[in-house]
Amino acid sequence: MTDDSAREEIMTATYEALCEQGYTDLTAQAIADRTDKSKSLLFYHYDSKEDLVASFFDFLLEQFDERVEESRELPPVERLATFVDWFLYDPDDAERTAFHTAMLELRAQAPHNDRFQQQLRRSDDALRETLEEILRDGLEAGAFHEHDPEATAALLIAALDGARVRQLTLGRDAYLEEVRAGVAAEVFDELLAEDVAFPGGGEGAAGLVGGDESDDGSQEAR
Amino acid sequence: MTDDSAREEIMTATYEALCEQGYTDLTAQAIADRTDKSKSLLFYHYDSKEDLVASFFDFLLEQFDERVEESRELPPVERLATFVDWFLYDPDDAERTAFHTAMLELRAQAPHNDRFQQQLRRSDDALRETLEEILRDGLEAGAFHEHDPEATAALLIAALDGARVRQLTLGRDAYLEEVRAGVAAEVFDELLAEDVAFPGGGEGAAGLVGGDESDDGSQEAR
Amino acid sequence: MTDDSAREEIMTATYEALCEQGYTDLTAQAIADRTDKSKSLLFYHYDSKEDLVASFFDFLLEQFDERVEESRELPPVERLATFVDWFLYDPDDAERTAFHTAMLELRAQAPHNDRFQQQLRRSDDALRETLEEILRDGLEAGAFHEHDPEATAALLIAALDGARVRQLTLGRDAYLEEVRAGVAAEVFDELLAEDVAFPGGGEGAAGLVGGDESDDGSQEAR
Amino acid sequence: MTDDSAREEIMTATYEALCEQGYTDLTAQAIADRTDKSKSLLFYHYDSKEDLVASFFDFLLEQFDERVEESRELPPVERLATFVDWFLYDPDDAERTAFHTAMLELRAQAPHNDRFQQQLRRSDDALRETLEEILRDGLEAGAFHEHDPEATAALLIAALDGARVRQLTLGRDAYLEEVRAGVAAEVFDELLAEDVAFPGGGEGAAGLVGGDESDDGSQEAR
DNA sequence: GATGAATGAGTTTTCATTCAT
DNA sequence: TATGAATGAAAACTCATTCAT
Repeated sequence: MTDDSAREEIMTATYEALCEQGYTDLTAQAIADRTDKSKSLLFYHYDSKEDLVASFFDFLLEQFDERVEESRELPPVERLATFVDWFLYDPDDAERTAFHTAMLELRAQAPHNDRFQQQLRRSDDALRETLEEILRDGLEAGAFHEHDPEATAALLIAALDGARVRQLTLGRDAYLEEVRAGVAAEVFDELLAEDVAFPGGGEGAAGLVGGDESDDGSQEAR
Repeated sequence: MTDDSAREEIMTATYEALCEQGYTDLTAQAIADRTDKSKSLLFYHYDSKEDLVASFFDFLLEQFDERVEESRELPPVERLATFVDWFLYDPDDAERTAFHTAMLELRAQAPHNDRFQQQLRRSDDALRETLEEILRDGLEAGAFHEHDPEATAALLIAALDGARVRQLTLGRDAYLEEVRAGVAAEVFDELLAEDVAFPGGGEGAAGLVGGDESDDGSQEAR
Repeated sequence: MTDDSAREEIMTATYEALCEQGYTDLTAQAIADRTDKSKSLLFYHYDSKEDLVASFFDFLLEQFDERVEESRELPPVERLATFVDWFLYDPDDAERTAFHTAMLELRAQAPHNDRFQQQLRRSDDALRETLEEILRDGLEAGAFHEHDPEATAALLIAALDGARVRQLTLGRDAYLEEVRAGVAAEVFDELLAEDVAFPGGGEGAAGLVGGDESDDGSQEAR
Repeated sequence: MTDDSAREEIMTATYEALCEQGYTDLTAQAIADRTDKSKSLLFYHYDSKEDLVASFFDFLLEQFDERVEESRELPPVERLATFVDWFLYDPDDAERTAFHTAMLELRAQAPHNDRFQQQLRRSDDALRETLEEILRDGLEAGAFHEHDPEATAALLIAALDGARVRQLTLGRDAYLEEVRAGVAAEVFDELLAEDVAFPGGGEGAAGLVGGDESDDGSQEAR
């Protein structure tokens, strides 16, 4: 077995362990148990557990960045819709839920872990640049009304991330749905030029204001 | 020492330990060290560390809820501004930063800890109800335009929480500032009836759309 | 059980483990096994294994220093004889052999362990000062011929220590015996004033020179 | 690479590792790191680490024995002086210090390692025989006064070894210097026939007795 | 000959928890 | 109430050794 396939196996096992048990219970043994290798091998491939976890964080962020990049060839409006979908994932999709849960755990360590914070910042840079690029491309293409891409990007990311965080921590789908509706309405009302349609979202005048959308029926919110 | 004062001392020590070292390094010893009592006493007052931490989480959430309640007697618009301020805290305020960091750590455990999730939901209920009440009161008072309070509350909370989470994890103040500006603009444009002023926020037509506000000069965003 | 008796038990167990297995195999487990306590208790009483071993070294050196001091009230010549006997111990005395073996092991670590070296130096200071005091007292009392106490002390200690080291490492008693004879002769010939007798040693004109003493019959030397 | 050159490379690497890190930290990896070969190769050439170290001890002792032999063609008095110099090495000579430090470490294992003790005895035999031969040759040549070569050899070796051991463990050069002076004086007074000069040492009436030599100015002794 | 990958047994250390006092 | 002493279980990490290639 090559070094690479072993490392890949370890990364996958770390992913599984993290999703199943959480960061606090992420032990070398828990990782090795999800491998057909021994615990000592982890330390053959990585200098320390800290090193392994940092590598895993890189591995996660790379996947994240790839996703963000993937849509590059789409036209701005579709690309924006894809971007939103990536954040407002389907909570019944176990795999994505697992991914975002693992991410949240590692992100929550960042205030106590400089290396993690550095890694997160690199990823945040890419994320913001991508969204700003989408917005600027849309402006140029005449699909969007005039606006400040930087401010819009920050606000949009905050709302999307907040919805996801609340869904993950509360187990309440309502945030995903209401933010999706709100963002769609917002985009529809404010961002899109009159003759442009936004795929996947609602079309009513929802948003921070506007009361005509129906209730969402989320499992247990409220 | 009475049972109550001992428990209070332990809660405070837990708070300090959690802020200084993070959840992962939160040991019984670390808590006892911030007390003038012994480690064994922790287990006299609490059945287990898990029990202690759950109690602490209640303690934290109570403080949170109190804050949310505090503004009850203000008129809706001021109350909304206070609400927003609570979320978009001053990142130079070490005490609040510590509070929110500790909270984030515990929230990130929720996907693996049902008890935590239950506690969080109770708190989320109170939070949403409060905001919806503010919005409904404002509607009644004629201070706000027509809108759906539930949807607006969810969207607003998501954006505010997202900004805070990103500030905490990235150490980037920009999110706080841009979301504050965006929310203020949104509220100004969409929510407030024409003759009502919103305290503390900007008044430009910022938000998801509208490009005329000046740059915010955040230290390192972008 | 008081802290002190536990610590004493640990020191004794360390002594036994060191004698039986040597420094290289001195593990926390090996120490705990010679105790009726658990391995974890070692780390309750000492910060680390290194700390424990350094404490043990202090413990050993204290015993050594006590021995050196013990003879304080004897007259110089008897005191010198006692001093020599302490070094040139009876190799059939298992307890003393164990003590010196343990000491040698720890001493051999000193070139790689500053703390050990510091401790050794303190002990060496005491040793030399004691011997010099004996020699000076003897000079004053007129029991010894004129000589340089410092030089004599260094030479004597080197010879005695060397004999002991070779006995321990080679298992050859001959060194102890021949150095005893040599030192006795030397002292007799050179150090003692004419009318003073030296207890315990030979009286012939042995030493670096002088061939009339009988063979010593050591088991296998030569 | 031939078997022999590989083994030689390993021996050299072991030497370096032992000098730099000490016996306790002498790992197969540490040895391999000082080689341009892999760790596994060590076990191709040696059955076990124990076997390797024993071989290394042979290797060391051979060097030692060679040194002792080297002087064979010199006349007795010069040969004795060379012998003394070999023991009372220059403590600023890093290479020799390293050699003697490594030796001391291995010697200190001997009480717990029969194989080591056997090896040491063989070397001790050679050493004593050599010194006795020197002394007998000197007697025959009329350079030395009458004395017992065996007793003198044992005494001299003990003093020289003791000085070296104390220098190595205490880092105190004084022992080397004072023993050198003492031995020189002793030899001058007692061993050398009247018309023979001893090279390299002092000529005063130093030794166990005789107070007229000047102080040695060692860095930190006393 | 030579090595990278792999591992089992063991090492030091940590920590929640218990208990006699 | 309060604690010092004690511990079992498990953590991260090490290391001599093996083996397929």
